[in-house]
Amino acid sequence: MDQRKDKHNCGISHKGCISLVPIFNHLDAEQMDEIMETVQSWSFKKGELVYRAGEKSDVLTIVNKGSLRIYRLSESGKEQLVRVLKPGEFTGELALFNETVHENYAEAMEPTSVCQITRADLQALLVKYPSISLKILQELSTRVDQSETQAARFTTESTEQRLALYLSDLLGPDSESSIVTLPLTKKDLASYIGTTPETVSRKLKELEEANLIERISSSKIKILDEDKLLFL
Amino acid sequence: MDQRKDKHNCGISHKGCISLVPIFNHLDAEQMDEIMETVQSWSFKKGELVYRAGEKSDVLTIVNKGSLRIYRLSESGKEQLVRVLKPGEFTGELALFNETVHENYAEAMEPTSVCQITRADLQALLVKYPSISLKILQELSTRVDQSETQAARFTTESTEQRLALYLSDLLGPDSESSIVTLPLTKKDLASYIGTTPETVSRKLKELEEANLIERISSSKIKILDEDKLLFL
DNA sequence: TGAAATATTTGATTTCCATCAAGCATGTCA
DNA sequence: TGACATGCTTGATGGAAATCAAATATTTCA
Repeated sequence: MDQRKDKHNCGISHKGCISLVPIFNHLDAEQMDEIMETVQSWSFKKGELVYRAGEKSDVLTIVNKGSLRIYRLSESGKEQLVRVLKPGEFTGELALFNETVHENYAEAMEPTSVCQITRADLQALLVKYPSISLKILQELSTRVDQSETQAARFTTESTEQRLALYLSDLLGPDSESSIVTLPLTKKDLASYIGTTPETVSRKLKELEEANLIERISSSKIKILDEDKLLFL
Repeated sequence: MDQRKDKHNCGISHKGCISLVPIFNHLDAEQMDEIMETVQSWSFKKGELVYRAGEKSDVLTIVNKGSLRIYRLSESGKEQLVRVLKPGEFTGELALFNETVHENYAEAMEPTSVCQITRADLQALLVKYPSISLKILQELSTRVDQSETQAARFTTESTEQRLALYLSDLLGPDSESSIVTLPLTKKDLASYIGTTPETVSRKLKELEEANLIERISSSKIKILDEDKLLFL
């Protein structure tokens, strides 16, 4: 299926698309208006691909509404969930900055709208507003760190520990509530932490039997003892 | 051991440090001279740390001569080799751009000299020469990709496949010779591909017995059949 | 709503690889 | 030079988790 068949032009671009985004929303109103002029807005239905590995591209894609599943197919053809993009986050930087093809797939997880800005327009903006560069550099260096953290966990932690760390990451440091909502299906969660759905199911059961967590519903989990969870 | 005790000021900074580096060497001579004024040069003996996890820092570190082992300690305390920096490559971007602490350790693998540029100086340069931003964005997006590739391999490929892919990566696409030189000790290689030295030894033996490779010396390996190697 | 499709759980079995242990090789430096 | 340390290889064992299979639960949408 061609990408053209998936995406639907939204017509006039929404201001939200720019004012929402950390890489742009520190600018003042007129500057954001200026940027708005240069972006294109598109919407995708659940399951549609924004781009796929192997495609060339010269746009940066910013999520406006909905969410995108970023995944890759490894050399042996198995799927690996890399990350989920929420509104305000961007993707496509590899193909954009290196003038190469995408290595990932980006798929709408729900009805999703995105904005796209071309390489030429973005470069012009970077020259005019260097603070945008800094924001993107910030985001990319964070992303390198996250990816390295994830990679290190694969080789040094057990599956149970990776699951526990994932739950703890969801909770965050500023945890008012101890109830986390899994933002992924079990299948995607399994892929993300590098295991199978069967093992996720078993390990959650073990954590529950050890009174470290309590399953409220299929996607809601109460963390009963975060400290012990991290000490597995 | 304090960082201050490890590093030794080289006095006048070397031009090499700047002219060598992809993020700067597209500028013209005067501009590079200008940048040289702002960088500090340091040298480290084998085993000394340029920085360690948990430290704050406001400098970008660029390798001039030698090499740096970038590694991290996971939540459970085990070491994971993230990458090896060669002359012209940089590190420290996370602490620099996000004003946070390092998550990695950077250790000299041999006598190594580096240049460092401060956040303030770098920001001024980014404003003055936006092309530098683009180079850094390029490098960081490549690094995100490499790290995601590595992470995906951990979860989707067997140890044998990861080793084979690593050897194939060493060979590169433009392979005149079919002999690769392992740039890492077996221990570091094992850490990098997420296994143990014992398993590396065994798998190399298996690959040799299958006539896919031939061990010339402890660090030199001849690839006999790259296609089969990738098809494991 | 209810049937079909999809997800989740549970169980049984197998496989891969880490770990532990010991022998061999190589390098180092007193 | 030789003794010690360090690194590499090989073997034996155990354990963690993938795979295969089947039953149950949940979601989807006609």
